Amino acid sequence: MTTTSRLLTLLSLLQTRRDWPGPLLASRLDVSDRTVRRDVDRLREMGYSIRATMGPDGGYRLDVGSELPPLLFDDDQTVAVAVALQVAPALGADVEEAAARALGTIRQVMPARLRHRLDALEVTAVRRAGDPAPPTVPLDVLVTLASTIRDRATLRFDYAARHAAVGDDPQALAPRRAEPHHLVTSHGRWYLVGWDLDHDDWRLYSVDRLRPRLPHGPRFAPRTVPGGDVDAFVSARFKGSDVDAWPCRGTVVLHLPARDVLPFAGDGTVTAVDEHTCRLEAGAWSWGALAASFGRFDVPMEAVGPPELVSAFATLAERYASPGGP
Amino acid sequence: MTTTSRLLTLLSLLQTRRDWPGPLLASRLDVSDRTVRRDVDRLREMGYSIRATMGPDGGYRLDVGSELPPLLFDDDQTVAVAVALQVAPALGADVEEAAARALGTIRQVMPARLRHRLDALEVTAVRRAGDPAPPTVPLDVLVTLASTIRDRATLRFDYAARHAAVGDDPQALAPRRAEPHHLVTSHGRWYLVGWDLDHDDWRLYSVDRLRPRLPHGPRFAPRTVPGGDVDAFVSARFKGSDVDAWPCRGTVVLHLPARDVLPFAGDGTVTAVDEHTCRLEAGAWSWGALAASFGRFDVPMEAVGPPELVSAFATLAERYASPGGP
DNA sequence: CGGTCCAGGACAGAAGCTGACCTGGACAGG
DNA sequence: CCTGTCCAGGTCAGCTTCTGTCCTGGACCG
Repeated sequence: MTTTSRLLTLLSLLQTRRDWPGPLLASRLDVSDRTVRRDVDRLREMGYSIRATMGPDGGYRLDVGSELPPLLFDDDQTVAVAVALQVAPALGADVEEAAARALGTIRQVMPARLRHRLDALEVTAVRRAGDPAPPTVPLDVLVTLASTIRDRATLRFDYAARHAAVGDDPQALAPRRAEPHHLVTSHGRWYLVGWDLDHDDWRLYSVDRLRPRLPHGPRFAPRTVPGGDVDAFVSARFKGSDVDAWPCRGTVVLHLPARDVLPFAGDGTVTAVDEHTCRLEAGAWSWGALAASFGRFDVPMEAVGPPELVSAFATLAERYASPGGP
Repeated sequence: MTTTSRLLTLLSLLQTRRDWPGPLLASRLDVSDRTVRRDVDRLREMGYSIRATMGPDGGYRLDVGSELPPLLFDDDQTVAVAVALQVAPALGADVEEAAARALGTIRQVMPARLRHRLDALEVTAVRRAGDPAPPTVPLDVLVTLASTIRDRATLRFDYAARHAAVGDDPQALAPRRAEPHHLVTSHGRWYLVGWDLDHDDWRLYSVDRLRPRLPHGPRFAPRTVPGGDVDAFVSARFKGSDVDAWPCRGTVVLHLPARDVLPFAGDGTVTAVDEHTCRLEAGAWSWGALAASFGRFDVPMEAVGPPELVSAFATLAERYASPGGP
């Protein structure tokens, strides 16, 4: 009998009875008691929690949590697990294989009725064609960030320049220090909300551009996120100047009621001018793109500023007017 | 990693029921493919029935019905569960509460070490401000669709007109019949891939506009999705005329290399004209919006057609030229 | 026909395993 | 208090096993 199959036998023996004295296991498995002790250690290292009681009538016992009791989900929970773990790969974290395996493990300890329900729910997650794949974040980075948040440990990390990947260019990595507060995901991208110790201000870091350094720094006293609500703070930041800072921002007046513009304003800011007119401030990567983005409302409009936007309007006017130029 | 734990990992990988090519397993387990073959042999000797298929797209697969040892959650699986179930509400299905409860149930059966790991991973999912909330799909609808797919039962359902919600107007609901094949999610929206029995063609239905009727129809023999690959089929359909049909489609020539346009083309189609020029066909909700969308590339361009697009170009030219008009 | 995949033999070197022996600590009962 | 039973863990020699690197061969697909 090989070592591995002996370990499996040991596992199943431990499941059948509460207490197994070492010498008994030794004779049952036909090995020395020293080997039994080593086997138990091995199982423990693999994550099985085996408790041992000393003295007479002692022995080894498999703890709950290893011998997973049947997971008693209700129907909704089953669906949630099935859906969540099948769609997980689209979340941007590098969880595809782990999620599939977790689903298998969960499936295994389910009562038959729920298992059938689980099996029925087959879901395919697809990315729309042409949609760029969002950068995936390694699991261990997520875990590291989460634990520093929990431990309130100052985070030291290298941060890549905007629109560079972590691995791209070692030169582009800048060391930073921050007090991490929240791990946030949105649209398949991951962000860390933290207090930047070098800038003395709140920042939103892209996790895919971040590489934690060990060891962590000293403990810190948590601060209150501005507004008290992470959700609101992050939403506001997406409009703001940190992560999705647009290099070009400008304002137009649109001949359209504010309520018609609002749903399509994206991260822009809409203010009503009068009943039929509103002001929209938005951003883009170039002045031309910004000017073009206002055109999609398909109504008359005026560029307010800055001057770059006004001249971009002029350029666009010519572009739309004269084929091929300027 | 020891041999034994590698065998358990292998088991848990095989359990996910995909076909696993030997070389892939080898890299996952960080051993040579020869060792993988030996591991598979070992598992077979222990009684697991593992099928192997030769040739390209072959691989190893664990036969169902094998009695597995009590598999444990490992670290990665824990993270996957934590992340997936916390982010689940963003998936568009109505799972928020169920997912939270499922997480609690799973938490309870975890060994302490993993439970701590689970607890550390606190994730916030936020929707960007201004991002319209995707319609949520009730769980029971998902379950109904999934089970009709599994049972190969013809689906009878009411289908709401485009951009209407199910509850909006009972008059707008049209009865339909389809052979359901796949449940697909993308960007927080849910779709059903099915063969429409009234139109004798493949269709992609928005689940949020669909209301199943009971009882289901007769069984059907499954067809092969065009191309054989659901993923590719759905991606193609998103460009096509079914779900995301743009009422206005047109073509322009952009003075920009195709490779620079492709990443930003969205669901449009890019064809290279020459080294510095390409042709882009895209769609939008209005001719004005379509014309404006081409402007974001910030390069000279020409409207090719249809005539509506050409006149939209003219209108835009005037809009960008003259403040406030026309 | 070449590419991809599984199947399995041979072999040297490395790694792991086992049993024997040891000390030590926890526990229960006479 | 002392003894017997049990777990915990260190060490060490000897041996089994495992692994990677060869190799050949067959099945399958386009």
